[in-house]
Amino acid sequence: MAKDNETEEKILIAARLEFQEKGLAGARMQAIADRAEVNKGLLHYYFKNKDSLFNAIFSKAIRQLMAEIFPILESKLPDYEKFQRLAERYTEHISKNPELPKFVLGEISKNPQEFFQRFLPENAKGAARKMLDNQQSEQAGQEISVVDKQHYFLDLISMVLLPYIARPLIEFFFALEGNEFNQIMSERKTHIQTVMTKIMK
Amino acid sequence: MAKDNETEEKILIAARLEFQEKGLAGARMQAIADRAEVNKGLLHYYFKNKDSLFNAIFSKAIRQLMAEIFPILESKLPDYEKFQRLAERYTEHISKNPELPKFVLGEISKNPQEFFQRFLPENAKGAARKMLDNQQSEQAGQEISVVDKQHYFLDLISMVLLPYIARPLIEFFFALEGNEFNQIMSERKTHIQTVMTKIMK
DNA sequence: GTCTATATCATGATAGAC
DNA sequence: GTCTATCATGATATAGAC
Repeated sequence: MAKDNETEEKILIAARLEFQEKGLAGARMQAIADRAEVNKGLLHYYFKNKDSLFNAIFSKAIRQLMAEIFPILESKLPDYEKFQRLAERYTEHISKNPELPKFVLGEISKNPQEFFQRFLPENAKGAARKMLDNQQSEQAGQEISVVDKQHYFLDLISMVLLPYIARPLIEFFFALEGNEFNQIMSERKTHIQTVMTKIMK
Repeated sequence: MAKDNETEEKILIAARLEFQEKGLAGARMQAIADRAEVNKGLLHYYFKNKDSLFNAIFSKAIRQLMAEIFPILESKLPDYEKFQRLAERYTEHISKNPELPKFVLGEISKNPQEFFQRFLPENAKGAARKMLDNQQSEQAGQEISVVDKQHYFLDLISMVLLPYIARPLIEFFFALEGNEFNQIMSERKTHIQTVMTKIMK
């Protein structure tokens, strides 16, 4: 029936909010039902149990978090361009999904090995290292060493992700109100690109 | 008796490990007792309940995370020196307490306002902003604007903290084994200082 | 598909013997 | 101070009426 998708969709949206806020262990099925404005029993009609509902949410989230990085890393762009593109695209992507990094990193660290084998293909292991390797040494003038590139990559994702992970604390210690946090974040795309340029000099 | 402190100490250590790994909601009193190798009933002899045990752990953690930042921000050093000092001291501090940022930030984001009023004095609000304000404009040559300083401060704590928060994911995608993560982190103090110099140019 | 009632289970907490 | 046994609660999960 028509109601099918509608109800399931409401549940998925509510579950995402609840899991993002409280984590798997802290989330309550009753709270999800309340947010979705459906009966608690319905959750079990659409999803086998809490775990499978969580999986539906989490697997999508982890894919979203990775999906923007890998195509750029895999591309044949020169290193400098890669990092500029990453800065641009990833800041945009995260600003539209600001809860993603906190959620995914928080849950992964509670049980890393389980999450890796449940949500990531075995061949994903070491993928970033391979992509940062100096495969195209025919490239122009100054090469960047692999070790340096590792650090630059860490610098980049750090500057993009951490403010969202530490958002409440930043808002508190900077006494940010209303939309101020988002304003600062909107400046960050340009800022981080500038920084990356300076760093790689 | 002599056993007092010893047992309580074992419980505190075990509780810290369990809470850091699983968070407040995910931690189990039985697991804490097992780690401490004491009977579960003893937890309630030394601490009223799970919440008060958590408070003992968390309040210390949040103080540790802040204690290194504020003395430096409050000092009368020129801006450039402040950031260099922060890079040096904070990387060292975090490398000795690598679980701290993940734990504190993770728990705070589950219920920000509650944590702030329970663990931070009201006058702490906006403290960082005040300290970054251009109070000593008598200072040498080039001033840094307050807005820029906010970004530099975010850059700095991002580069220091995020690798530890994302550690499992980084180890996975870079296929790091054994001590490799710590080796990379040991290079970071110098790296971040270099980066901050370039950025503030 | 939706709802109510209830079974089952896990876990935090307590009481009391030693 | 330490241990065992037990309780009480709250949350997930199921059965079955509508």
